[in-house]
Amino acid sequence: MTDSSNERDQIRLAKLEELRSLGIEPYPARLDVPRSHTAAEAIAAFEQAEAQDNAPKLTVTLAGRMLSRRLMGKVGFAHLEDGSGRIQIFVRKDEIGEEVYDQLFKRLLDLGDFVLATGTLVRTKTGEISCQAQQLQLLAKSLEPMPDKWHGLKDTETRYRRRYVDLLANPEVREVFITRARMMQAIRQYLDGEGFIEVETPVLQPIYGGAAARPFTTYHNQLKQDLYLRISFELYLKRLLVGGLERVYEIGRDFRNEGVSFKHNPEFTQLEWYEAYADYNVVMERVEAMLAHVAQRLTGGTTITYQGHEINLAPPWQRLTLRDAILHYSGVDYTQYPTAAELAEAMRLRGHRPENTSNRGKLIDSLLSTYVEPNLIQPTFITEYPIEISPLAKKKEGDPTTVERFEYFIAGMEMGNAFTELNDPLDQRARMEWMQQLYGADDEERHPVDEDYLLAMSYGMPPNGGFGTGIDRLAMLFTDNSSIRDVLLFPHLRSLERTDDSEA
RNA sequence: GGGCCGCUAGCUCAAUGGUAGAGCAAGGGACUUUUAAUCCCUAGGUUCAGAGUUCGAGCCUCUGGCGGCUCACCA
Repeated sequence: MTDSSNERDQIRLAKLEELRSLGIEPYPARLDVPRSHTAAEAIAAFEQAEAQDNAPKLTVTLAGRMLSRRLMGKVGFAHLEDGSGRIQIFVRKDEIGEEVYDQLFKRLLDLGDFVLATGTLVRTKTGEISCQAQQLQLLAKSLEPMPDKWHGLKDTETRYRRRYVDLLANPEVREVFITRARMMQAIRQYLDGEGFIEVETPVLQPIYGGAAARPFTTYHNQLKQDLYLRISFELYLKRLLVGGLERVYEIGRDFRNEGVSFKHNPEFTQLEWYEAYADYNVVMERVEAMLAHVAQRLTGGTTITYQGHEINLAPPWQRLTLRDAILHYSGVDYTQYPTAAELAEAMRLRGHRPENTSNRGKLIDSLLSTYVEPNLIQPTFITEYPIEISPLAKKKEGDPTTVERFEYFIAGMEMGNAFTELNDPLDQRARMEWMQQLYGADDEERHPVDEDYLLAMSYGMPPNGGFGTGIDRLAMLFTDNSSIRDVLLFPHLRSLERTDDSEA
């Protein structure tokens, strides 16, 4: 293995030396001739000219990575790939010169090299629009072999660890990330158009909050201060409503020190927005409108296909209360069981095996994810959540056990979460303190009380509706990928390097 | 963290417990319109690592590594 790779390396390094001895710089700083067209532009220009003239003369300069080469004696073909696509170049020894043909094109260029080609656009015998090269320049030498030109790169581990190779070898992977970028554009376009402003709040936080998760911790040396990587932006964004910013959103990275799976990466991208003078009903309408807008921008319609399911994002979506949904799919009416013990017993009777330590809210949540969630293929809002698992949401009028909250589900996945935000500082303090009791002192999900957040709320926070959604899961949805790793450019993998003492 | 599966040439994949192979890529040669070019020749391997069983291990067993799926966890 090392022998063969050494041998290959030797050959490529020898080529580098030979190029230099011929006066050819393998990594030139600039192009001999500026690039005039991308591959797609050149093909379009030729087709247009051809429509007016049988034998148009168009000279172009193209740049790209050489991904294939077919040598046929005194003539040869190669495909260059750039950001727009591929185009064939056609090289004739009698045209480009014996030296360039025999030394550079035929021998010293390798698949994977970046090349500049200047020439005339022609149609070959088989009809392919090609650049008949008069001039070639090596732009950057590749020292590694390209993956299989037909099968691409399949090994998942290599694809994730060396995403650059995955991207260069598998065009459909590039497409995924282009679609993701367009999705982000469409989301911002919708929110900006509705008068939201995009803000940035601290990633390093002295107190974490806004979600239930274990944080990553770090330390500021000079300040001698413990800091946490944020698990949510919620508490900071809502402070901005106090300050008079009425519609704010943030798109950024959250960090959660928890399990890694096809749905979870330690760092992931979140969208949150908060809107003054809105309640969760307004938020539901916005979510519908935003995702319909995104689908429209990406596909031209509101129907998408995900893992074989046709999913219609056109508003209005189905709305179900949590109680009705759980009753419908599991047969349990949790409102009949006011304590955790009673509810757990009812669940056991139906073959569920709830954890003894769970509080009632967690039991209900478990019913939701086990019985309801997998069935929610079409977009669905589940509304009216128990107060125990919603410390930041406002109580429903006339029902102290329930809050104005919804989660929305698509394709059997929980996609996001929203409430009419709690803005009563006294109620908020009581709820946070209650959470402290509900989660034992040793529960890692237990949160410290954020006094500054309570202070902010005491200054007066307008009534408002807030929303958070996982951007990566939306990207999975819109690119039809079943694993979060396929929509993250560099998903987290265990490090390959091992220190000696880690073996002990 | 548990269970199941995988790891063989640069890539994609073969190989009843009995001499590790193919295609592409690479190196040499032929070829002036190919496109997964074709044809001839050549080289390329600590089969993830280590231990064990066996006359003999890519294959069986154990331990470990990495990955995938899944379960658990994941207001």
